[in-house]
Parts: sequence; C-alpha cells; structure tokens
Amino acid sequence: MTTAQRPTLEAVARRAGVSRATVSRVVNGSTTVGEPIRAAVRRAVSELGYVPNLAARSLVTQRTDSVALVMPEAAARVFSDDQYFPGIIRGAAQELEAADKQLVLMLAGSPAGHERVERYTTGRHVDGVLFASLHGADPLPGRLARLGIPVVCSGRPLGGTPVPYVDVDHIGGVHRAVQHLIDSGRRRIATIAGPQDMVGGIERLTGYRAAITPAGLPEWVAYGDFTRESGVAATWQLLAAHPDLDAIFAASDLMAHAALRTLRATGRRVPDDVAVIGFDDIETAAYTDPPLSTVRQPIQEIGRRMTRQLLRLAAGESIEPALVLPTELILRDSG
Amino acid sequence: MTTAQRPTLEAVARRAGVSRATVSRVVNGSTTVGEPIRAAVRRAVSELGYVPNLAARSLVTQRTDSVALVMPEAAARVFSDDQYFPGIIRGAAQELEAADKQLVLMLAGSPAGHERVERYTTGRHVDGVLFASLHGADPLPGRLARLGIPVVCSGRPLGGTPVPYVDVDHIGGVHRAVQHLIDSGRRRIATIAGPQDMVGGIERLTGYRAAITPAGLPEWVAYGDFTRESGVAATWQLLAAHPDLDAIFAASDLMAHAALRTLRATGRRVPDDVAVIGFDDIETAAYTDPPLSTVRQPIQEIGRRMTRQLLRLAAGESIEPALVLPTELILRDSG
DNA sequence: GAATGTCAAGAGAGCGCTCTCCCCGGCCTC
DNA sequence: GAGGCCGGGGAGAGCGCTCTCTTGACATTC
Repeated sequence: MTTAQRPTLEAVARRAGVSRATVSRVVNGSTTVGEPIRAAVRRAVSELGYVPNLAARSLVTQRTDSVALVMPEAAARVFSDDQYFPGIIRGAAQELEAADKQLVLMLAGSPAGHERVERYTTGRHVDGVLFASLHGADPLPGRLARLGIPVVCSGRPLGGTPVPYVDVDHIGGVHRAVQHLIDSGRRRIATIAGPQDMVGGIERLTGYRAAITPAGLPEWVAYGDFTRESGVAATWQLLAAHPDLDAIFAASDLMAHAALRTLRATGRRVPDDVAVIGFDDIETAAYTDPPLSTVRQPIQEIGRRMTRQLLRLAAGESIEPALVLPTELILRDSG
Repeated sequence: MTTAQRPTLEAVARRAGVSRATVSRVVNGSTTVGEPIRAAVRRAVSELGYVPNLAARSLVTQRTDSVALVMPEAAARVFSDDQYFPGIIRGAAQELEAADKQLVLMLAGSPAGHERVERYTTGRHVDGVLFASLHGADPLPGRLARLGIPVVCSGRPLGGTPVPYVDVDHIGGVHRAVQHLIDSGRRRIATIAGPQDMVGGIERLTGYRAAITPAGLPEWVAYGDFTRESGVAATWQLLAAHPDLDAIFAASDLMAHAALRTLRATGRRVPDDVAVIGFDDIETAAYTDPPLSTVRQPIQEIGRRMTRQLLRLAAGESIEPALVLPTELILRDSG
C-alpha cells in the first residue's frame, strides 16, 4: 500500500530547471516554448512519471473533461439482449476516447437515481450530458439546456423545451417495411406497437399507419413495451381479435421474436401463413427460426453522432437542433 | 447560455451568517454543529441552490468519489446479445449509487485505449478500478495494486501479481452440467470450449474434463471465442470428427445457440439425437428452439460484489482475496 | 470565585493547477 | 544608436474546498 507522493508540476519544474508555468505550457501543448526547454520538460515529465491532477486543473479551468451518459435503468431494454444501450455506450465511448474525455455512466431508474442525476449534472460536474432513450416528458434535459449545460438526447424529447437530439428515421423505416408487406400481397397486417410514452414507440406506430391507411387496409394494433414477454401477450391479443391476420410488424426485434414463437405455437407457419418484420436488427435476428426480417437502425452511429454534437456544443459551437439517421430494411426469411 | 456564477461555500456562509468552515461541516454531516445554525445553513444552501464543487473537494481530500470500470472493448461479448457486460455494469452502478460514487466507464480495446486506461487509472483520477473479464495476462491490474490503488477483477487474473477478484464457480457448474448429461445416458459428449486466454474459457474446459475423465469417456474438444460465429464453426468441426456425438456442452449460450441451429441444419434432433447445454443463461436461452438448458451465473451479483469489495478496499479495510459465487444448472428442453 | 474542562464555531493555510500579467533580451526600424 | 517591438519565460494570484488549530463561551469543580 505505498501511497507514494505523486509528482506535481512543481517537482517537474524543479527537475527541468524551469518554472511551473513553463511546464504547464508544455504539458498543455502551448507553442510558445523553445524546443530545448520543451525537450527538457518532457524528459522530466517522463522520468518522474508525472500525470496532471485533474481536480486541480478543473478547479481553475472550470472544465471537467468528462461527459455523463444517462440512461433509464428501469427500461427493460437496457439489460435484455436488446443491443440498444450497449450500442449507444460504445459509440459514445469511441468518440469520447478520441476527444480524450471520460464517460460517466448514470442509471436513472429509480426516483432517487433520477434525483441523483439531476444533482450531479446541474452541479456542473460534467461538461455535458447525453440522454439515451427518455421515457415520457422528462423535464431534466430542458432544465439543463436552460442552465446552459450542453445536452443531446437520443430521440426527440417529448418535453416542452427544445433540446438537440439525434434520432433515426423511424417513420420512414417502418413505412418501408409495412409497404413491403403490402407489396408482397399481405392485406391483414397487424402491428405490435411500442410504449406510447417513448418517441420510438410513437413514431413506429405512425409509420405503420402511414403505410396502412393510404392502402385502405384495416389497422390492427396491440401494445407492448419492447420486451419478449410483452410481445408474447400482444401476439395472443392480436390472434384472438384477428385470427386471420397474415402479417405482423413488431416495433422491436424482441417482440418480433416473441411473435415468431407464438405464431408457431399456434401452428401457423412463418412466413407462409404470417409474415413478421421487426425493428432494430439485433444480433439474434439473424438466428431466429426463420431468420427475422427487420428494420435496421445504426445504433452505434447514434451514440457517436450524439457525442460529436455534444462536444461541439461544449466547445461553444452551434449545432443543428436535430440529426436524423437513415434506417434500412433487412429482408431475411420471415417476411 | 447563462453561465450563472455558481454559489460557493463562501456565499452560503455569508448568507447564513456563519463561517465557511461551519457550512462545510454541515454539508459534510459533522455532528458538532448546533441545531439552529445547522438549520440556517441548510436553508441558505437550498435558497442558493448550492452544490459542492467536486474538483475543489477532491483537490484537498485526495478522493474523487468515482470508480473506473474497465472492459475490453474488443471482446465480442461486450456488444453482442451476451448480457455479461450490461449485467456487470448494472450491478456496479447499483452499488456505487448506494455509496454515492460515480461510475467511469472505460473501454480498453485498442492499444491506445489500453494506454489511456493506464494513464488515467495510475494517475489516481479514480478511487479504485474494476476490471471486467480480462484477456490474457494483463499486467495493469497488478501494477495498480502495487501502486496501492484499489483493484478488483471479475475472474481470477492470469497475471503474476495476485489481485482480489470475484468469480463464479465455473468448474463446479460445468461439472454438474456434464455429469447431468452422463447421468441421462449420454456417452459421446463433446465440448465447445471458450478462448484459452480467459479464465472462464479455461475453467469451463477444466470442468468438462473433470466430469468426462473419471467416467472414462472420450474427450472431444473444439474451440470458440464465445460468439455464435465461432460456435457454428466449432460445431461443424466436432460433427466432422465425431459424427456420432450425442451431446455438446458449450462454454457460452451464444455458442450453444449456434450449435442448436447447426445440429438442426444437419438433420439432427435436439435433444433426441444430441443434447446441448450452454453456459450463462442469457435471456435468449429461454427462447431458442428448443429452449436451452444452461449453467446460470449471477452476473449482476458479480458486479455488485466486485464493487462492494472495491469500496471496502478504498475505505482501507482488508478483504478476502477471492470471492466465488455459485452457479446453477437450469434444465430446459435441450439436454 | 478562580481554575479547569468542554464543545461549538472561526481563522487560515494550503491542495495542484492555469493564466494573466510582467520582465528581459534580442532584433528590427528609422 | 536609440526606441520600439516581440517572443520566450517567470512570478504570483487565485480556483473552492477541507481540516487543523485556535479562540471564546459556558459549564463544572473545589
């Protein structure tokens, strides 16, 4: 347990025979230092194993070089095999690494957790805050934005205050998927919609309607919360109400997977009797039986773009209030 | 972009009509402050919306109240639908929340990333470091431990320096699974082993052998890296070498899932012709066809225990060098 | 009533860093 | 040749907090 005294700027300065200010200049990459001195300082730094004390630096610069990523822990999506949150994390981590900033992960499931996030973020302990997949109209992003703290959300926030966000084209993607079902002759197309307090849930349902309505087809909706359990229940509901349905669009791959299994359990063949298309393109989608057709969204890219926007914001640049990434229809065997 | 000046201790002190020191005492919960003053300070704090500046506090306390969680980004496991990393994250986040500390997530995939992690952690920017699932004999945990920085690993580290860790009983769990196969009459039991530069990979193979050898059965091994792709390849290898195998134990559910599908693709029935047992109990395991029997490991609990150990270490307490959690054989339909 | 003890609260010294001055020396300009 | 300028480097003032030390007020004891 050697708690060897860490070398300070002062120590490096003494060793290099210069002043603290000069060492600071070299460490922070100022160009106004002559090459010989610069070299001497660098040598001293590496000999002493000097690492700047971030707390001291933050104290004066008012920056922390860290960014919070807030996700609702309660969301079943977070820790099932949906790859949404890991994808966002990875994308964010990549961009932050490039910018040499830290990622502080906060789960805001419980009320206590949410309160903690609020305290921490409003306390300016981070240079910016990333919100992944908000539920309902959380006032926090708006509040932070009004405090002048950089904020970017994944998915258009439902709250009043406009906050910059990055999202995918849910409506277009779903429209394309449902249109594909129509084009391949399906006429009794149901949907398992997502939770209607989340933008993704809302817009994917909108996309379904946008394709169904103009085609003059009936609109059959059951609701789930993106999980398999809810998908099973929703499928039974749909089958009870419309035993003759010939296609299901599910707002998540997890629910689509559940539909696949439930349909089979009732003796229906996929895609012969019923076509199924999901949304997300999780890894499992390629391994279901039959492999699942789905609308792919570029999750990691969302994380990356959110982070890039946030960093620009933190650097004082102004950014587009919204960034919408394309989705892609992946056709496998299920529909 | 109002960058309203944040209130400082000083401001609170003035407003409450006391000294900075007293405010600090109240904020930090010292008991040596009289109730009237205490109340006045609390009122001033909430009126001003005071939030302590963590950087300033760290500067003097030498604590950062944050903990790093390092995971090898490269690991395919991190971002497939394996729930290992999300589980660890969640467990750690829960415990840290209870302790009011921050979770700094670091991905150490690339050499540059690893270097960054090293710089950050050795620079004492965190109060402790959690390593999830190390590959090979990474010297970093040992080095940190020698520097007196609290470290806890998930899985016994393969490096030279002993480092406290939390792991599950791989050997016992796998032994039980394979013994179950033997007990149910299987005699030609192959295994898809995990990577042999990871403790989990090594010990699960050991567990297989521990059951196979005393039974006098042949030892058939193919290797994968825990992913489905590798599972497909390994299954074909096993089938090519031993077309008459009647059971497969796979060191991960992902590989077991791949085995399931590959076996079916060759016309074999599971479990009638070949039994399959996996390891992990990921959510998908209950939804494969047939549902997968598997060895469950309490992932979140690992994260929680690691964190608790780390916090005790950081508090100066001494801890058990190893904590081994039990695994559980979950029998579904595949074997 | 003086001496001693006790406990609440204030004073003040930094923690390690950045950054704004300021100085000094060399070179250019007229 | 003198003044001005410029660029490299040093001095020193904090950033906001904690914590030790000290003081002061009051209770206790003989």
